[in-house]
Amino acid sequence: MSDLLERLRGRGWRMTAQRRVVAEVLDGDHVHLTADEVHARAVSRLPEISRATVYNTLGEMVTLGEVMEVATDGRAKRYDPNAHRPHQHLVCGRCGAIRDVHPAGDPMADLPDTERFGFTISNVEVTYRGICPSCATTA
Amino acid sequence: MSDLLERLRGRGWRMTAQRRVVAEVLDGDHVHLTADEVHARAVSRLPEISRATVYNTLGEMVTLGEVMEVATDGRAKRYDPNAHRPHQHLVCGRCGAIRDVHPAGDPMADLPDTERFGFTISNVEVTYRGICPSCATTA
DNA sequence: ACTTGACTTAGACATTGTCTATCGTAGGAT
DNA sequence: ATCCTACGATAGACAATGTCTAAGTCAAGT
Repeated sequence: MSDLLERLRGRGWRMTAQRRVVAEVLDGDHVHLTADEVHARAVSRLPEISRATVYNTLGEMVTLGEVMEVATDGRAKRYDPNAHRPHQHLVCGRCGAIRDVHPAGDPMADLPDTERFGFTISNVEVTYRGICPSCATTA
Repeated sequence: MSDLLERLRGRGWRMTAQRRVVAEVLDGDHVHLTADEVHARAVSRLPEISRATVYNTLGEMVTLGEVMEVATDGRAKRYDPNAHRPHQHLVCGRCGAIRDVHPAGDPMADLPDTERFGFTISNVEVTYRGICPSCATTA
């Protein structure tokens, strides 16, 4: 696990118990926790960690580009540690389950200049929505 | 304007002053208001309309498929009256401006079966992110 | 015009996120 | 090893967005 921690240290981050715990909780594939879920898990390892610290730490990781923010439903933002590996998301509309997926093709190329309104486009997010197998059976 | 109103009436909706005002406020292209923005504009036409009614009405329009919910930033959801005309969104990361865009190609076709994890996929949302011309000049 | 069930209202409450003032501590300096 | 100090952590107030409830109101069919 966490070369995430190594990358952060390499950028001159002061290493604290709180930051270590947040990075550890976020580790893994298909991990898309909300800030409060991260907090809950962090508390079980470091009971006195505060909500503000978790929010701050997640925000800094996002700023550094080490963690991606994912807004799949207009509710709480989710945090995805796979920022270094480009991917998109597949979301179950019933239970909210999220999987990382890797579509073929480049959606960026699909947007003609006439449809760019002079914007400088930096990235594209694709969200596939549907029903997951386990929700499909329990109609 | 609103065949939206006609469509809603055709579905057995009871027509009230509040619902009419909400539908009118939402009319137009490149309209992506938050619920509270809709409420503010509705109040100027019908001062006693309540926040709860606006939230309820928007929610019902979404359920009926007449209005699309757009979550571009993990903050307030925005409401897009162009549900009947498929399109994607282009968002300015600085000022939050949103434009409707129509990419070529079909992102649905870009997701191989092996990447679908058994999901039944019903739709795809594509969000292009960048900087709009007016934000680009005011560095 | 009446009646009724659907709609609206005000405001409490819930969830998610931000800010501030104060305290603590990581890590370099000595 | 100890000390300093700037940066990080903390509690809790506050803000923004969304949901719920109990009671009043009204659209539309009869």
